Amino acid sequence: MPELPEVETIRAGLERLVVGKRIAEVSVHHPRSVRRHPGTPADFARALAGRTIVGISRRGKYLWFAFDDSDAMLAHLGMSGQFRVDCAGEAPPPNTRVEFSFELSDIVLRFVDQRMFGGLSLSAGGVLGPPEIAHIAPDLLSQEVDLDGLAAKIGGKRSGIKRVLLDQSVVSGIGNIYADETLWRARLHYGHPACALPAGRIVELLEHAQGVLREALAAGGTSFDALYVGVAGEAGYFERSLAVYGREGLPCPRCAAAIVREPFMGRSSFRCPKCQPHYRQQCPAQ
DNA sequence: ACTATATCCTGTATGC
DNA sequence: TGCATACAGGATATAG
Repeated sequence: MPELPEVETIRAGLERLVVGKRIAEVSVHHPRSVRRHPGTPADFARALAGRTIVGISRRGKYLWFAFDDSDAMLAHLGMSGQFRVDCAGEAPPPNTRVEFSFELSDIVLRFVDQRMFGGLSLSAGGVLGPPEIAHIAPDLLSQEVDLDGLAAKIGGKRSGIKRVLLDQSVVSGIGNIYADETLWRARLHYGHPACALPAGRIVELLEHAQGVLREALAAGGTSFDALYVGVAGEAGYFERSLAVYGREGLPCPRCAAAIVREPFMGRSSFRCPKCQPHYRQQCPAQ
């Protein structure tokens, strides 16, 4: 579920609340949430106890908690994962899967995940960037992103442009919501072959993506329901700024045509049939 | 290399 | 009210 703006909102919240704390105890309430940890749930709990958190980093939709040695705890929220920072006495939210208590502190950190597609693991030697996510490309808000180089890479792909935007090994952080919003801003159909787009058009598309991600981040992300909230349980309010996502049958903010929903890649794509018509361009023959 | 599909899960909304 | 079905913001493995 959570895409870059939501994950970054959570990262900033965690940085404010848990950096400098030393983990006292870890309780794993559901083994599935630590299935990617190389060891049993009990190993995970033992390995994390006593670690001091010195920073929270993010690449795309992945987070890692940097410890004061060379290790880190890698986290992915999947479709429904949340981190909540609560007072120790507060009742845990439903679907709390893992809990952390801290030394000399009244707060607890909770990993909550209804669908359990997300998970936590200890990344040995991962403090500067876990090797487990070496295949994840830089995201569009990171310093290291190079739009021209990225556009060239995208322009070499024969897939539909939305498929490429969602490929985390090409560019990370974009999911279904922000892919649809980006394509609407760029007036592109989701199936338009990437290699049929001129380089300048791809750079424009990436700039639109940066704009959507920045605006959504400034709004604290998109909360359709209680499945995405910040670390204190607060909702983001970018939903009111969405042009197409989740707006089937409603008027396009630009031309008033009714937004359509179509199945694509086993999920839904939303587009304006007038602003984002079917493409005719084909990729050059190889 | 690209594409389509299935899979991992739970909860909610919808229609009959 | 009960039941069946569809759908949900993601990532990965596999088969073709």
